[in-house]
Amino acid sequence: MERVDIVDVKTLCLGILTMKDSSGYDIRQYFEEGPFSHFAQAGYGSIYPALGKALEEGLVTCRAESQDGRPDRKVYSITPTGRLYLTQQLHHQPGPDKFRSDYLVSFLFAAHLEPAHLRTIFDEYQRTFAANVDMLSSLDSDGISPGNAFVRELGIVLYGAVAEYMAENRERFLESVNAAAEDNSEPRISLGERT
Amino acid sequence: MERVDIVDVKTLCLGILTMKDSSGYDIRQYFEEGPFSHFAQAGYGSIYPALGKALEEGLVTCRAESQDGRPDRKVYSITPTGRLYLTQQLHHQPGPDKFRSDYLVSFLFAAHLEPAHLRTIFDEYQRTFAANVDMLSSLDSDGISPGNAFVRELGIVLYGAVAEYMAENRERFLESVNAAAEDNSEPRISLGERT
DNA sequence: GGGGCCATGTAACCCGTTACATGATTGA
DNA sequence: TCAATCATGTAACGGGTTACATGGCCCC
Repeated sequence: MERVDIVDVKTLCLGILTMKDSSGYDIRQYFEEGPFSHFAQAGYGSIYPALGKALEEGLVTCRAESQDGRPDRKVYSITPTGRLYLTQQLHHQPGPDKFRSDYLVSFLFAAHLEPAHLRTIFDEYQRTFAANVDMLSSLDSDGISPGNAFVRELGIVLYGAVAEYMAENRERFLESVNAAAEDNSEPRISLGERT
Repeated sequence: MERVDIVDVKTLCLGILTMKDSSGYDIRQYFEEGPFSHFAQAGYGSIYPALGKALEEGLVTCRAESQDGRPDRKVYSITPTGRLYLTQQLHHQPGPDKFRSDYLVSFLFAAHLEPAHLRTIFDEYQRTFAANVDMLSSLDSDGISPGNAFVRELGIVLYGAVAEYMAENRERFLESVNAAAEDNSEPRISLGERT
């Protein structure tokens, strides 16, 4: 049970393949706007090599599907070996969450921002949260696993709470930043030590 | 206003230095358990080189402080050039949030987990959220900037909402995973297409 | 005709993490 | 005496992102 990052793209792909046979292109879509999109992201540049490596290692099989009027698809399926590998990865001790937000950094240092810019990115950020709630809510819940339902609802709760908080505090926040800027042409801000 | 990741360690360090002159060691502590810890992380391996580079570029100055009975500290201060650089960085269009969670991946694929392991990591994860709420609540709010107060409260709201959701749904979730496992020895799970 | 979508892949690059290296002091 | 904290740094490694490369079809 050593601490290993289980969220590498290969493992994620295997997990997806337990749900549905998919091509690399399909998998990209799931990352883009599926039930994982809020806690895992990956681009073609990591998905295709990951699938290739999984194929080499016998974790997946691959069949070419020709379509009329569209390029061929390579559809991958997980093998018993792949399932075993996934299960083992999943039983490692999960590492801590990693969250990075340019927006929150901008809000933190709002004192250094032009009011118009702050307002723009504030509204933009709020919209992304509302959009995420809508996206997750729009997904069909029929026949999904308890795990899938749980993380989906958790996402809705999380995004909803933040969207609501932002809506309720918009005016107060934007005005307090302006007020502080008027007081201090040279802003001197405390970090807020622990009590 | 091109899309640039403003959350590089150098910019983050400059932001911190607008609040308080600090050493590399201090800055590490802020990332570890300060008001940024929930949306930005960095280790010594990125902080020290970042400060060195900022020094080269004239964005910060550095003075050595000898202490009795402890190693010398290098205390950095931001320069006017540094403030200008920070302001410019902050006016770039923020990139989208990046969130990665091994735990949520594990919950998503809970069907592949031993019940005992699932329970363990579930409780562990819930505790981290409760701990984050406590940590953010324990910070002294006197004299902090509106931006700092805003992101702090947002963090409390976010972590609180998730912790509450997890507490309320713990039994239901763990049992539904077990129930599903009994139905399907070979789990066949739907991705949940969009409606 | 052009833009957008489907579809697969490679290569370079960047950045951050991890591990390594050093060393003094304090408290258990 | 041993672990932990304070304190600064370097070097290798790894992984993911970005950009590049290719090509056909469909709709406006």
